[in-house]
Amino acid sequence: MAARSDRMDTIVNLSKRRGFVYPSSEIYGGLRASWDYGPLGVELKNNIKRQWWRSMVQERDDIVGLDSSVILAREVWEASGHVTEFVDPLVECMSCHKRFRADHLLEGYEEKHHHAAEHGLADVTCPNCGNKGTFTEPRMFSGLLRTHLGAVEKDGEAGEESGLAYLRPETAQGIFINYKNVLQSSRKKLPFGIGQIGKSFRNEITPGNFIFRTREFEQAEMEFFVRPGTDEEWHQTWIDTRFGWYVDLGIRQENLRLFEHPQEKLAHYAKRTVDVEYRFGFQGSEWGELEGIANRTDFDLTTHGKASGTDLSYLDQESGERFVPYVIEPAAGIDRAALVFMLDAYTEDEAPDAKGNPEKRTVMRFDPRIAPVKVAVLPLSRNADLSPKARDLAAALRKRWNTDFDDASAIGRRYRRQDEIGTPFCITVDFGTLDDQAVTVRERDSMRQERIAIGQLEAYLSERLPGC
RNA sequence: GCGGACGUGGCUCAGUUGGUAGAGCAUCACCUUGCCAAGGUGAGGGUCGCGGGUUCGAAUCCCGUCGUCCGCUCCA
Repeated sequence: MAARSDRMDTIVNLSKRRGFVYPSSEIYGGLRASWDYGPLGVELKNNIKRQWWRSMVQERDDIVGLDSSVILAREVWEASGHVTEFVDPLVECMSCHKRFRADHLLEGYEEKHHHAAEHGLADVTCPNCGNKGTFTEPRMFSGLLRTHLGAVEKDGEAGEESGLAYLRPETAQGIFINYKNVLQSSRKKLPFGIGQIGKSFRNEITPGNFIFRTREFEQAEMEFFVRPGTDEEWHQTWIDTRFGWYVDLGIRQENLRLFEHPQEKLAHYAKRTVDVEYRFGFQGSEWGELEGIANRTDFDLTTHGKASGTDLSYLDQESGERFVPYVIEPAAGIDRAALVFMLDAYTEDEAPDAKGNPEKRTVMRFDPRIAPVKVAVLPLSRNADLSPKARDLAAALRKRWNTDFDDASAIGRRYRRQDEIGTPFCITVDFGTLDDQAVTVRERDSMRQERIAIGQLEAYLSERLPGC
């Protein structure tokens, strides 16, 4: 069996070689499941975030933005249920060394014997090796990353945890606790939403699969507040909207699907959750989650209302009704999106060269809005004063688009370099340019070439780079 | 965290029974009037993941550790 899919390997490789994503802390031997975005990666990621913000916040009258703290009051996580629900009791079979969740084992016993295990885990046989009662004591494994605030760190001493703080495991809570602030200052009426992009942290037991699951990751979340009773309809609307967003940005529809979470596996806050999944091609499970769209009901506002003593209900002026809004949450993983855009953009062309020999080229067919570099300016030769002219042109284009300049080695190779990072347009400054003030524009996908006057260039590109 | 496989220049790898490193590609410079990569000449670049041990001597043997990949968990 192939370890990782070829496509994934190629992307990991390309990522490092061309500067999309590097293993983090590499000179110190690396840090597990940590990755750093390089010069092209940060452009890619910023483009994804910009597109998300545009469609989810900027272009909508009913959604506003927010940027809340990573570290919030500890009570937030106690109220949200993360301190208690984000914890798994793990045990290990001392005989075969397999690890299990203690609560799953006990549930399994109860299901089988129709009564609870009298002596707890001592009654349970190992699902793997069949030995009975060979489990270690359960160890609580919290998914929350902890840190300490203040000058003195006194962890471990009884009762001394005043400085204990958690890094947020989701950005959503920052929205809920600001719900009232935003409602008052923005003068929005239901239904309306609050969007936010930012880092979250989870102490995953098993991170991996490149940037698919990491302990530090970036989320783009939007909490959409609606009147109870309209929540199911809005939920469906957002499922369709979010699915369409990926398709619009060029992700092939056959690589996307929706996945309905089974009722019994829903998160502690959700009434219904539907995932947008992508065909990552992981071993074991071909499809993986890209974005989750959850109906969180009034769970969060209700619990925060109770715990904080602040009334988070909403007064509908027209009907005079007061109620706690329901929340629909599309929560996207930006790093996963970056991976998806790279995987889906990857293509190989095999075209015959001038002599009829087949030759391969790697082309990242990014949507221009996603492509890290929009334009590359390539003087045909370093001699004959083409480079200064080309440099000037690149400098002018840079004011509007991320623009590369490259005058090293053969022109064909430079086209390939740009294809490999998905640059939509290459502009060649040639000998004729000095006389006719025109350049050759070559389009990535069609490889079609057009002669364009420099004066017309910006208009020409604007038309072909919409939304960039 | 546990079990299995692995860890040599930026990338892909070679390195024979332990004698202190090599290739291709990539990179850089110069040459090439050149439009779809891999012409010419030259150059730079390796703590052989890290630490310890055995040995006169280790990339090569032993231990530990870190990291990667595959399985068990999780869900953006």
